[in-house]
Amino acid sequence: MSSDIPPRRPGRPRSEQADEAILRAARELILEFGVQSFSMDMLALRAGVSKPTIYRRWGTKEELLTDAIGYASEQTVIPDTGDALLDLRQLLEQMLGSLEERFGGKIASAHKMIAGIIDSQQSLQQYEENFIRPRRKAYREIIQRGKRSGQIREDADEETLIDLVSGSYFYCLLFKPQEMTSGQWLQQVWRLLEDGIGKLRT
Amino acid sequence: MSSDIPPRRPGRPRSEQADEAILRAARELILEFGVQSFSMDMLALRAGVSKPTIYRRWGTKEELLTDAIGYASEQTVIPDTGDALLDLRQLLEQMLGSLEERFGGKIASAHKMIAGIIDSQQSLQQYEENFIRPRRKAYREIIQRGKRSGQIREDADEETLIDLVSGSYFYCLLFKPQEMTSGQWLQQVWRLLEDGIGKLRT
Amino acid sequence: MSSDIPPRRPGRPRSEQADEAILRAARELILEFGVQSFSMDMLALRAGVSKPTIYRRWGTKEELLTDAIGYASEQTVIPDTGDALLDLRQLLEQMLGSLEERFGGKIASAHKMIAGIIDSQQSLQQYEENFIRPRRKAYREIIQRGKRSGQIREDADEETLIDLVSGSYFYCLLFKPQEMTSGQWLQQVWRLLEDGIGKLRT
Amino acid sequence: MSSDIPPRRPGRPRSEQADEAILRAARELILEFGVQSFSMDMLALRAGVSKPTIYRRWGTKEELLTDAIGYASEQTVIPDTGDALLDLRQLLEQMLGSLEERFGGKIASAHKMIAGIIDSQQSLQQYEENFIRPRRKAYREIIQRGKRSGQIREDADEETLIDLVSGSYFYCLLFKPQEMTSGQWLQQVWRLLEDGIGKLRT
DNA sequence: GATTAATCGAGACGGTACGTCGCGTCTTTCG
DNA sequence: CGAAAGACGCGACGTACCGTCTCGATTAATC
Repeated sequence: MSSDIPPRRPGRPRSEQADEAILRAARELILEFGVQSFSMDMLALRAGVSKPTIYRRWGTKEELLTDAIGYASEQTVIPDTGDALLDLRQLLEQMLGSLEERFGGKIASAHKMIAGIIDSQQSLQQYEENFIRPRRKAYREIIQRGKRSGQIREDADEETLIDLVSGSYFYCLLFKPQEMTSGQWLQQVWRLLEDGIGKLRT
Repeated sequence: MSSDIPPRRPGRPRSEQADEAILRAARELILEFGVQSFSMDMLALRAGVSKPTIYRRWGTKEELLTDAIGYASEQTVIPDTGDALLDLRQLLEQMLGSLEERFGGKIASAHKMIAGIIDSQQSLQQYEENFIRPRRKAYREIIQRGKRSGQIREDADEETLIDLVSGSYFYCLLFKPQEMTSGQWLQQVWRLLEDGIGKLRT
Repeated sequence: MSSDIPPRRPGRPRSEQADEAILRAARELILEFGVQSFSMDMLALRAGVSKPTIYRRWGTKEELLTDAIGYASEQTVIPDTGDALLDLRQLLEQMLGSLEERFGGKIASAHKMIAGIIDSQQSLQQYEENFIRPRRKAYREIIQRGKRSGQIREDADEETLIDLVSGSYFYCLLFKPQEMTSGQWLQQVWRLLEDGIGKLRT
Repeated sequence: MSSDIPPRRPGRPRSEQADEAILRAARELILEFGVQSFSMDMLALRAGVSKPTIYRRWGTKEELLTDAIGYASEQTVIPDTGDALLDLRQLLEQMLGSLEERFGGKIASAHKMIAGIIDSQQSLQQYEENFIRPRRKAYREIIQRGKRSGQIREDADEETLIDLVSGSYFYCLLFKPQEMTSGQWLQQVWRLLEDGIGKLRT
């Protein structure tokens, strides 16, 4: 019931059609020509929009790309099947699927984007807020459910666990992308994490 | 008498000072401004060298960056203290040290380096061959010793374990660099990996 | 009861404050930045008025400039001291004074004004009608009085004489403004004109 | 024999073809579309030259226009017929002819250019140096010859005389361009100047 | 010792993209 | 209806970068 969302600035409101047209065109161009060949002039042409209209919304090509490829408006659906492992798998598949959808199946070319994001402290921070943080929140919830259901030890450190899973996710995305899609990756990671590496285990 | 010395082309030989000056300047610029803002004109200026002199040596900005960042000549020393955890820690410290040495001690700007590596497919591949692969070999050896000494379960999958450790290493380097130096990070990762997350454990 | 008041269109009447604010701001901006750098956006900002409010009154930047610079309401007082030279001097001082009054006393920036006038064909024409023409009429009267009083030869061509005086007036205003204020300028012009340049004269 | 002209800066020298192509294209475009519609992009296209190549030579559209229309490289040929009046006429015809040639006969559109020049103090100064000053030098020489030949009084002030002629030249160019071409203008100016306006003359 | 061939610095060049500004119009909401 | 606010299409501006090129000046190895 808290309706403090629409302060309604004076003046002509920004066209939502423009927003959509720009983002749609941006994604098309990225898929067609790649991130490196992506140009704002071409984008304006394709979106049927003037350059100032783009720059009113995004201050920089970089910011636009981050939004277009990313992850900003991506709504995270936290799966809840009752099985923590299954939930985790579905969450990761969601992320992979999103990547594939955006990049037209060529996950291998994701690294260009990632590099662009990492390079600027600002982009990195924005990425952290818009993508990383909600994912970690989702992870955390799944882990907590896993603890309650007994699949995960009560005293396992959640943050460290998330670091391990997310980290290896990105790492494998970069260095062995072809193994990511098969689903084997998560299987093995989970098994190792579940059992632990300690000898006493058996 | 097969002389390894190249056929010695006629004409003025290339200045070796130029090579060094270019690479040094390139590394400085990457650290100062990031890969995305890196420009060949600025490089020429900083290195006190003309652009053709650069392009005579590297055909492309990308090739140059690959070499400048490149870990081609990096040698890996595999620690052997008898304690797998300690070995692992030392190996990771070696990696951090290499970063620091190469780029002047500021781990906080590690993301610029990583971005530089990721940015070019070529660079990424070379990095994989010259840096990642030997490190993984070192990891593998440490893990195997750990298995023999009883610190690590025999049936823990080595590659997956390496993925987890290396992955979270880079991940944390990017998103929580301040926690990396303290050493806490490895401690917690190790503990979680050792115990596993499975409930049955206790 | 035929009321001269206009039909009183329905709706909110136009703000007269706006008219004044716009014209005043326009003159300020012309003096500060020159005609070429004059922009409608800056004008709206400076006048505290929205752009449509300006365009409701003037259809075009050019029309507005014409009005802002415009000497529409200028009234000419023809001096009559009995001495044609003195009259002429007073008329010229009147013109200088008008410039000063309208644009804040800085004759040095007269060239900005003149540029403004010349810039638009429309403005130039209006200036010609409202300012130049009455001044020429005044000149003509003074000259004719000069002829009657014997200061000026009967057969000197009036229009050519006016061209010479007015022309060099503007010319010197542009290229040697500092000599204008001293009064020397008119003195020398008059002397030369009086004596003529022909050798036979002496 | 003083050959201190060619300091020969290092680096690739600027292409003289480019200089010519740019100026030629600029004049074409001005004649075809007018000064207002003149654009640097179109110029680059027409001249077969890149924009930076233009901006290396002229810092601003304004400067380029000043050079293209003007007057910079205009070599002043000082006529010498033995008759000062004739010389003067020829000099002025030279100036008018140059205008006509550059503007394709439409002298009336010269005022746009002049306004542009006048507006910026810098342009005005450049114009003064490159166009005004050499013309005044030419005037001065003609006047001095006229004095020697007896056509002009010895004690007539040269600068004032030049002010009068040049001033009325520009004035008539602006306010009665159609009367300029006929040649009547100079005739009348000269007669008035020769005889003077003083009554004692007869 | 002269010639030759590759190098060097400096910097101009074509092409292409960037991000900004200006004009005149359009679209809101508030008086 | 007018006004303030501001977004919009169009198009130009001046700058940065890349990789190539053209100069004159070095600098060895070869003749």
